[in-house]
Amino acid sequence: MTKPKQEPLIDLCRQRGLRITGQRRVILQVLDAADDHPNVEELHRRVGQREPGVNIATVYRTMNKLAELGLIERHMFGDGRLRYEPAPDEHHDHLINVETGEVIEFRSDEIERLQEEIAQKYGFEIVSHKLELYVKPRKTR
Amino acid sequence: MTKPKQEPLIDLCRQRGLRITGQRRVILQVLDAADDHPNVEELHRRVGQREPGVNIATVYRTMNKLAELGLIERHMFGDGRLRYEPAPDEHHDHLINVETGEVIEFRSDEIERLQEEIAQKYGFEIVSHKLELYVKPRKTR
DNA sequence: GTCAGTGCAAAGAATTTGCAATTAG
DNA sequence: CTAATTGCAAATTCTTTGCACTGAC
Repeated sequence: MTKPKQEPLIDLCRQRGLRITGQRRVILQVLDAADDHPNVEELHRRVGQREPGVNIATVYRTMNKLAELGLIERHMFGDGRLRYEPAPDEHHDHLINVETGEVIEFRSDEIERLQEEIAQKYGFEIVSHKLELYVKPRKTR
Repeated sequence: MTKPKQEPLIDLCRQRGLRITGQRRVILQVLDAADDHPNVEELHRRVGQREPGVNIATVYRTMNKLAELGLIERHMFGDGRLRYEPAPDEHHDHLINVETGEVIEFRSDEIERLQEEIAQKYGFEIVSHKLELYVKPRKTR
């Protein structure tokens, strides 16, 4: 959805000096191909389709490493499991359909601005933020 | 902070037909007295000060029951543990100081309105939402 | 060659659950 | 009386870790 073409993760990893192993290559491909917000179990499943035998601990470790480097973003939506998405060029927020679990990305410059204002009012600066709208389809009568 | 006097939880529980046991009474007192967002371990600690011997499983079960009934709200801030606050009369959002862990409540009608607008634009209605600003003290100068 | 990365199984951390005993209503 | 609640320990679920081995650079 909000997914402009950008440099593949594998190149970013090389730049940062990570070793490109077979397992890692597949994990990065899966991440690049994802346009949703999979959790580790789902990632592991997708990796397994391309290359069986990759241990889930490796997926966990890779995600942690990528998150440390800021190459992916971690989320915790309603279900209590970590989910990931390749770091977007521009920040966006999430709208979660509670009936289907579907996640839609959106962005509101106006809300971004108001957030800054609020933080400032309290004497802080924003490190990061998270706005999640849990929604259901509108009954159009 | 944003904590207008309201009906004690114990009365709300009676109205909903929950049995008031000794353990539950203490837990509810602790919740009523809290003006922060404690996790279960912290609640259990506070309960233990008033009445030793209450099992932490009881605290978990009670919090789940209260949340089901909408008498308290669950949050998951940065640290991956569930936290609770008595359900406020009016919705508010949170500003979390990442350096101290302190949580400040705030409300912006304008942001609320923009959220509605966005949900509507996508054809949804909001079930609930969560806005969290992770902040740090502003370096003045 | 060296050290980051991996698999595996075991450990952790947070939360839930089965069950027998207790107790509020 | 009896169905809800509790304590306790065991089970679940998700994630991390120790360690010996492998392989990228």
